[in-house]
Amino acid sequence: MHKDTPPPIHPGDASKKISGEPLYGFVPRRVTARQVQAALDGDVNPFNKLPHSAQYKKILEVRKKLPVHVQMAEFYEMFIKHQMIVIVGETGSGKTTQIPQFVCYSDLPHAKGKLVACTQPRRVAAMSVAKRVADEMDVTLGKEVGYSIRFEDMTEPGTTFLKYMTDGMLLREAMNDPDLNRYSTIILDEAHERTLATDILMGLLKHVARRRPELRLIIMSATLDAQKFQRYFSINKDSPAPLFKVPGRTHPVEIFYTQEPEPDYVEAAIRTVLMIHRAEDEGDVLLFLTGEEEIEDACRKIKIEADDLLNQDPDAVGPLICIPLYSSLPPAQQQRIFDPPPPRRNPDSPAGRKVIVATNIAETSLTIDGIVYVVDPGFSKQKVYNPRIRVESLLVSPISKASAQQRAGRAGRTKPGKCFRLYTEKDFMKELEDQTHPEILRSNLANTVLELVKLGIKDLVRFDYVDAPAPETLMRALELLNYLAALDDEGNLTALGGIMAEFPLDPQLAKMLIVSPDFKCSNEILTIVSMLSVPNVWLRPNNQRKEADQAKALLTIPDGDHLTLLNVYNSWMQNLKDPNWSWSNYISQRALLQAENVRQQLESTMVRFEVDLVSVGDGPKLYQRVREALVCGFFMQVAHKEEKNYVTIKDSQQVSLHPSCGLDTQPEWVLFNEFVLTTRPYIRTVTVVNPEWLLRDAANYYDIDSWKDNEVKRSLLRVKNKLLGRKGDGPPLKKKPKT
DNA sequence: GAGCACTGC
Repeated sequence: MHKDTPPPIHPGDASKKISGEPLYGFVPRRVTARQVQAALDGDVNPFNKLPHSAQYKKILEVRKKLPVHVQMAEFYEMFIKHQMIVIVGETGSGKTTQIPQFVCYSDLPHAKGKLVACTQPRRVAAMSVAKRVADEMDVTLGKEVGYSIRFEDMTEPGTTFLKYMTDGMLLREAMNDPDLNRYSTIILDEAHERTLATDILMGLLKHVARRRPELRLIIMSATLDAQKFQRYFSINKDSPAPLFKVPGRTHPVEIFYTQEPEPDYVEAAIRTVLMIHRAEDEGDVLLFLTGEEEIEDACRKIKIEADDLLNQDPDAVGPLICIPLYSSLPPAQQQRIFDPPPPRRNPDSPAGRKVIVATNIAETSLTIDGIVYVVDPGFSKQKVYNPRIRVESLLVSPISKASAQQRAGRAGRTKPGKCFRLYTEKDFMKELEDQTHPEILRSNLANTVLELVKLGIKDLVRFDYVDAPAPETLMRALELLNYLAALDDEGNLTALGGIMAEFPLDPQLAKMLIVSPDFKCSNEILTIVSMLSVPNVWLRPNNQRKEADQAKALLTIPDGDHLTLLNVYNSWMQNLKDPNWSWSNYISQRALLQAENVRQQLESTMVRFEVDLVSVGDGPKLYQRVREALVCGFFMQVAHKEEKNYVTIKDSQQVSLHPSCGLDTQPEWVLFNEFVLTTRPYIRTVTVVNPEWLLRDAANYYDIDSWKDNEVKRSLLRVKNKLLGRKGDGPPLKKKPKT
């Protein structure tokens, strides 16, 4: 289609606000660095024809000092010649802000109704980078430059030509436009993070690029795995995709290792922080630990020891504050990391020091300036997936070399720093993996497989993954989707599956939401699904556990935790006038507001696919229909009481009710939302179900005659026979016409 | 009788 060179831009076809066309002579994809430099230095903004502001010129001077700016000519030479490019650049190179702008000057998307997209793994990054780039380009955010993230579309169709967005958002768009025809160039940023969405997009875009020769693809990454991407995006085996390298702009960080392995990394970490405090020059400390409990504990201990030091010898050390940082902290408390260190006690005594004790959140999501010392024990909590028992769990595991490098880099943002690694150099070299395993190898892929099928991928096992997941993981996902009737026995998407994929939900939740109108309770299921999609709503402050548990008991519905969640949301809604309601009930206001947001989004998707929003009756009858609807999504997550404990059906896993469970008895059959493996295997968010519903609403799965003989099978057979007896000689179990 | 690494739709 675009075999011929498109016509250059000529004056006269644009606005008459100011005479002269800044992009005169620009030929799409033939644009040179000299032309762009001239346009940048011009007085008129080529994209909105307004005069450049004073602020623009000021920012332009700063931009020109970025490492990537010097390489503009090199970039255009490569961009003209190659369809796919890999860019590596460390922090501070300016690649995220500048490369998309370079591309715009070459693509001229505004002149042909196209867009340039740049993806980010995180929402805040998409927003803040878009804001910065809008300023740099001297345009209003949401007009020429915008962003698109869940719950917020800051773009204007027809006007926006540079769009920052989350990778998940672009993947969503691909589901309805598999060739992503709106985009002239797609830039995947932070590709080294290997999020699920980025990985799927890479596989997808590699093939879209074959179908659309005029599409340009840029993969941007931190240094370590560039070669992997170059090989993956090679045109043929012998010519890897070209590499464009941008130097970073950070300060050197000196690395120290321990001589011997540390048996207790938390203790060693605390000791190291105090050693820094006593012996090192002024500068803040960042300590990486694995989770909330560990962090709070370490903060307490560091504080006690530092106060001791100060009391013993007030002239030898300065005052110290210790600030915890993890994602479940309320935003106001997270802000404390930007507080200044405590002041000197008097002009001659040592400077104060700020110590931040953080999870991995400080490795990627949050950057803190002023850190000079990093303490890295070498561990983080990582998700692992066991396809055999279909369980995702969190395990404290050694980090990768790439992660260790990233952590060390946090010490060199404002001046030269030091990083203390609490492991030996030999262990770093020999024991640590190069890269953290990509998410696709560590996750339950039910959702991803449904997305891929919706994207038209026929053969999931042979899809061109950057790293292919274990076949068993794919099989488990296909099996689940087949039982949910999202896929037929040949693996084709069903009509139901097509709608399920449109909901930003796990397949089980999507399924039960879509069938819930049959049970006249979609309003209630919608609320429950929303509550299950947000973080835990229950607050339990350490010093008020008893009060919190009492408040929870008042909101508890004994038939099931799902009903309790429904009750919490409805009670909150009924008490909106009372601003203290959530607080006095030990409920997280933040989580409820999120649930409300999710609920609105899901409701609009329901409207789009004509899933009725109904609510009939109230009291026990309504609650029973809600529990029946739950079965339609979660019939595979059912446990049977045997002697003292529960056993999951089919997998025969021994499980216990989680202590947070609100059931007042131990019913024979329960359905659970999740299986968690902590100190013991637990099932969490649990509701009583009637075994007859299992046989009726999930007959395909409860094909019990073929099951191996055990207590679960015998119990279900008794239920089945009783049902048959009751129904006489009519058709035994009428399956509801739903799927 | 116990948690919740971190994202994203």
